[in-house]
Amino acid sequence: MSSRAEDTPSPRWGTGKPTINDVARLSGVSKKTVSRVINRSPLLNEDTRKRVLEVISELGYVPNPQARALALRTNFLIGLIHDNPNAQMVLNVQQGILEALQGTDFEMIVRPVDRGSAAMLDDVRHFLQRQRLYGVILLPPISENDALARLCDEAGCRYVRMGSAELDDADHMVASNDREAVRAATAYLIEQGHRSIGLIAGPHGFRSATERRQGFEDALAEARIKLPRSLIAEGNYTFASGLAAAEKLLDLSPRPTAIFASNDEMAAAVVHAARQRGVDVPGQLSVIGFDDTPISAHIWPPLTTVRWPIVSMARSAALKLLSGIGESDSEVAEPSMFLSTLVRRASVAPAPNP
Amino acid sequence: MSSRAEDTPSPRWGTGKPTINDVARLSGVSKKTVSRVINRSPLLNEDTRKRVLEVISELGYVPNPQARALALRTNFLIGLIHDNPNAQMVLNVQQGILEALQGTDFEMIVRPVDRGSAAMLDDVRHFLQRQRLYGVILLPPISENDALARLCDEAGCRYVRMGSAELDDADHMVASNDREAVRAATAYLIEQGHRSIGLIAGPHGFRSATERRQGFEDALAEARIKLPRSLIAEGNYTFASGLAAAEKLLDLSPRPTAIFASNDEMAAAVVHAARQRGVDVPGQLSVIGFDDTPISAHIWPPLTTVRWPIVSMARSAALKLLSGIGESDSEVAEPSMFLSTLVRRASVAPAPNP
DNA sequence: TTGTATGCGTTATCAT
DNA sequence: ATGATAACGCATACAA
Repeated sequence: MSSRAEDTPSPRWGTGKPTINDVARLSGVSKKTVSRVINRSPLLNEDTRKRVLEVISELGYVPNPQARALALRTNFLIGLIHDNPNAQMVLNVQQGILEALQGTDFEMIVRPVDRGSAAMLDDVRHFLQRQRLYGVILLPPISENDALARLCDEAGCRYVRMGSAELDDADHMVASNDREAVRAATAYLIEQGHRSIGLIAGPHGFRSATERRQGFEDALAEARIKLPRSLIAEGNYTFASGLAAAEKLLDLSPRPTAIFASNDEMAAAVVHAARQRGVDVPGQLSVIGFDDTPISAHIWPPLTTVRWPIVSMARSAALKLLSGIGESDSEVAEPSMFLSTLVRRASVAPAPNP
Repeated sequence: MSSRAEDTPSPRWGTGKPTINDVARLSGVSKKTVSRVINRSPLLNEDTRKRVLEVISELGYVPNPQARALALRTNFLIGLIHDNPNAQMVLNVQQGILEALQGTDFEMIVRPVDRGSAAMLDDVRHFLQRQRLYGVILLPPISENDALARLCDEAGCRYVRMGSAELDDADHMVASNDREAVRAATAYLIEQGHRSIGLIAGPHGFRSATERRQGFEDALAEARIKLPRSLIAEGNYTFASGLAAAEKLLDLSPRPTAIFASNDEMAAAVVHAARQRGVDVPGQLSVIGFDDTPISAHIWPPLTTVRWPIVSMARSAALKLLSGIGESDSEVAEPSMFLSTLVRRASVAPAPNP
């Protein structure tokens, strides 16, 4: 069937799109001048620029990204490197990045990695060196890996890390202040009269987990409430682990009257476990989560939770990467810190009278 | 600070990675021969091939994708084009695609589009023409747009459409048989003694919606059960729309004893609405959803639902795109149809005695 | 089976 | 302010 020459796949695109040569010829200037127009060179005669621009739009010319990438030794791609946090978060981040890339020549390329794999760093190194990405955005928890950030730098690749606390200098970081947000959430429980409050912490080694835990402890310390170790259970941000942790806490006697779970999925598990054993939420147990993922509003009762502005953070991260590209006016520095807020729904009630 | 020349951004990658020239020189052959080795040309002396391969691994040489893209007029990128279905689904698809791309030179590039936007087709056309993608995978519901598929073809871009029914010929499609799966799910409700079963249909114009509705009707017809129009409500696959539809059905008198919702999110809304008005699930109301998203297992009661093998489908779609690339042995045609299965959990019980 | 010369579309150098 | 010419790294036609 196939009559392909020798050994290579047949190209499927050959058909003529106008190139920079066509533009140059038709506008009577050199390629380089056209190139200057494209790249917004400041040293250009206004007349020539206008003339070239006219020809460009007339021809519908668009510069070829492949050729640019070859010549510039940099692709017009922004990479998203992440290791499997929850789906909603990854998608929100993608949305934010794409909002920032809207209208630019950049595209987004997604790269999941396997934290834990020994080859992870090498994989990423090769990925960066081969694809010549313009820059990458690192999602938590992998963004907390300092070796990875160093690697990006060494590979000559810009990077911005997203996280739950200041992980890097302002140019390389976008963060939410989880600690303060959780402190406020816990203070809200205390306001409602709760004194025995359980914590489902995130997995060991996660910055977000320690930040949220510290915020929790801050609030209790402020109110001079003792925190016995038994009121702390650890999960790994999954529903299943939340279920196990919740059961441990609900088995306590006296039972805590409130539980803060370090993310929504584990908070949903708390509600699930409570219902299974007939403990009314929020009548007998108040619950607060973290993330404000859709699930939090969809379960019963709707979950009080901490909303962090993940889409804005991602957009800002991408803009940080691109800063220095566009029109150099309107270059306002992108913010690095984002505040999370408490979303009050139905899963919290005043503490029951003993 | 910066001493950049004239008008262009400074390249950040310049540092010497070995090129095909280095390999050629060191192994004493021509560039073309090295190229042949890279592209697995069949007509090659085994000795030369081995020698070249040695030099390649010695140098750690990796071909530059940008240069290849320019020469071949095709990028080594697989695009994922989608318009905002639910997060879990998009992420599952990404996972499947990436599994297929594992170990190849291909990367995945994600492109959300705005169905409904008048400029959508033009946007995609420009995207394809500029990026010179090797191929794209179209996600439902945008995959149902025939004009889009035609456009891909015209742009010279391979494509595979994912969907709920046969949308295209086998080379360009990967589908699940939603109709049969829903028929079976509904039959299960009928087996449990239910005779008054409500349907929350998907949005008008979605192939998945009509397929699922037809499956529902098939089962009722088989059992010779009449389906009054009042037992059909329409949603748009969102929780909110499911809530509205559920309220309409639960207001009916007599109330249906079971509801099939065309996706999990709407099914979760049914459970939510039922709880709000004190209707016990599954005691007084059985519920079945579709998708087997995580939410279905996490709410209370855990949802009986239809699981479709979305990850496998996406993997298969990507492999279809790549077929003809790798070692030409082991070229088994990728399947085009995937069967969905019923996952029985706690949201279904025998119909209550009237 | 292998090599030579040339093209892919853009940017960089160094002139003028 | 602009242009001629050489990269960029690989693939292809054609020759040997």
